[in-house]
Amino acid sequence: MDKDKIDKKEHILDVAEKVFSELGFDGASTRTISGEAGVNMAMLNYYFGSKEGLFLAVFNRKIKSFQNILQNISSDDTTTSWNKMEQYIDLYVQRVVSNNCFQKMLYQELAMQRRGQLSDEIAGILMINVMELKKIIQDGIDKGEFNKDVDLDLVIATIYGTKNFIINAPQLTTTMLGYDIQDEKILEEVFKPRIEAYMKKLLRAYLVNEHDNTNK
Amino acid sequence: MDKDKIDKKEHILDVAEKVFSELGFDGASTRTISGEAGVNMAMLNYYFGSKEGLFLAVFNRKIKSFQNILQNISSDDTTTSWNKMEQYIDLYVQRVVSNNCFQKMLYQELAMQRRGQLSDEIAGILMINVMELKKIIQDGIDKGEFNKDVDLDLVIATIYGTKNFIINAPQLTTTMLGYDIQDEKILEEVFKPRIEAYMKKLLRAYLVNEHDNTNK
DNA sequence: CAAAATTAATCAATCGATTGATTATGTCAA
DNA sequence: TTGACATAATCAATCGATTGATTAATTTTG
Repeated sequence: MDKDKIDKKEHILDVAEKVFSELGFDGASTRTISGEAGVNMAMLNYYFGSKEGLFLAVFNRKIKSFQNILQNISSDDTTTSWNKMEQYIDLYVQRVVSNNCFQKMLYQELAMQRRGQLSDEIAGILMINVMELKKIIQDGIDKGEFNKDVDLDLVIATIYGTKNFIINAPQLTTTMLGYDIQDEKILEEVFKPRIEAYMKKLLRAYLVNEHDNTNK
Repeated sequence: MDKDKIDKKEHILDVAEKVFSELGFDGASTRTISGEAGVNMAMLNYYFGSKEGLFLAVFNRKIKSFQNILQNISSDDTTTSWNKMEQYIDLYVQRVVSNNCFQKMLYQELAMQRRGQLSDEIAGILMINVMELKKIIQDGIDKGEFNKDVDLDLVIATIYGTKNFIINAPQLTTTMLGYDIQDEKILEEVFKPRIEAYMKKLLRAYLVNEHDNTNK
C-alpha cells in the first residue's frame, strides 16, 4: 500500500530523530539508525541520499510547525507586555517539555559549526523566533512597562540559555534538581510548573519597573 | 633531561587542548594531535594510556586553579554573600572569556552523554564547582541576605546557561549582539564588562531582599 | 649494559557509502 | 484475465578510508 511507504519513511525519521538526539550527528552511525529502525542500511541512502540528507529531513520535518502561535502572541494589542511575556514563557516551556530530545539535538548541532551550511540554516530559522521575542520586550520598554536600561539581548540569552543548560547537561541538572530531567512524566508534572514559576519571577524582578505601576 | 620529559608532556597537553577545543573529542583524532605536537602517535598512549586519558589530563589541568580560587571566595567569612556572588561572577566571566573554546567543547561533550564514563567524569568534576556556588547562595539565604523563596538550582542553571548559550550558539548571539562573539579582543573589551554588569543586575534583582538592608 | 623513550608498521574495528542481485509492486498490451 | 515487462523497494556483501590502539624494533639516556 502507498500508506506503508510513507509510514516507513516516517518511521525512519522518528528513529533517526531519537538516535541523533541521543548521540549527535557524528555519534549516530547509519548502522545504528537503520538497525534500530529495522531497515537495511542502504535504505537510508536510498530514501535520503546521504547521512546529512537524513539529518536535514529530520530537521525540516520538525521546524514547520513553530512560528504561528508566537506571532499571534506578539501581535496582540489588547494586553500588557508582561502578560505577553508570561504567555511566551508558558508556550516556550510547553514546547520544550514535549520536544526536549529534538531541542537538544538542535543546539548540539548548532554548537558544532563544523558543518557551516547546516548550522547556519538552523540559526536562520531560530532567529525568527528570537526577533519576535525581542519585539515583545522592546515594546514593553517603549511603553515604560519594563525598565529602560534592560539588556535586551542578554535577557534572551538567559531565557534560552537556562532552558538549554537544563536539557543539554542532564548529568548536572539531574543531580542538582534531585530528579531525572529526562523522565517525561517528571518533566511534565514536576519540572514544567517549577521552571514556569521561576522564569516568571526571575524576569519580572529584572524587567518590570515595580515603582511605576501605571500599567497594572 | 628530566625537564624535557615534563616539557614534552606539557607540550602535548597544550596541543591536545587546542585541538580538542577546536574539533571536539571525536573530531580530534590522535593522529591530528600527535602530528600537530610533532610527536609519534604511540607517545599519546605511552604517556596518557588512551585518548580518554589524554582528554581527562587536559581537563584536570585546566580546572584545578579555578577550583582553588573558587574555594577561597566561598570560605571567606569577612564579606557578604552578595559580595561573594559578585566575586564569583567576575572570576567566572574572566574564566570563560579566556577559555571560551575549551568551555564550548566541554559542554558539547557533556551534551552527548554517550561514552558514559567520560561525560560522567566531566560532570563529576564540574559538580564540585556547582556545589561551591550553591553553598554561597544557600548561605545568603540562611543569613536572610537573599530571598528565602529563591529557586537555588534554577538560578545556577541560569548563570551557567546564559554563558553557555552565548558561546555555544555563536551564530545566534553574534547576530543578536551585533559583534563577533568569537573575536578574542571583542570578547575581552566589549562583551566581558557587559555580561558582568548584566549578570550582577539580573541576579541582584532576583536574589537580594532589597527591603531588608541590614547587610549593606 | 639496562631502562626509558621513541619510532615505524600494523592491528582490528568502525565509519559512510556503494554495489549487484533479489523481491515486491505496478503497468499495459494481447 | 493473463502474461510480459518495468519500476520501485530491499537486501547482503563489500568498498576504501579512518579510527584508536598495539606491537616489535630501534634509539637515547643514565
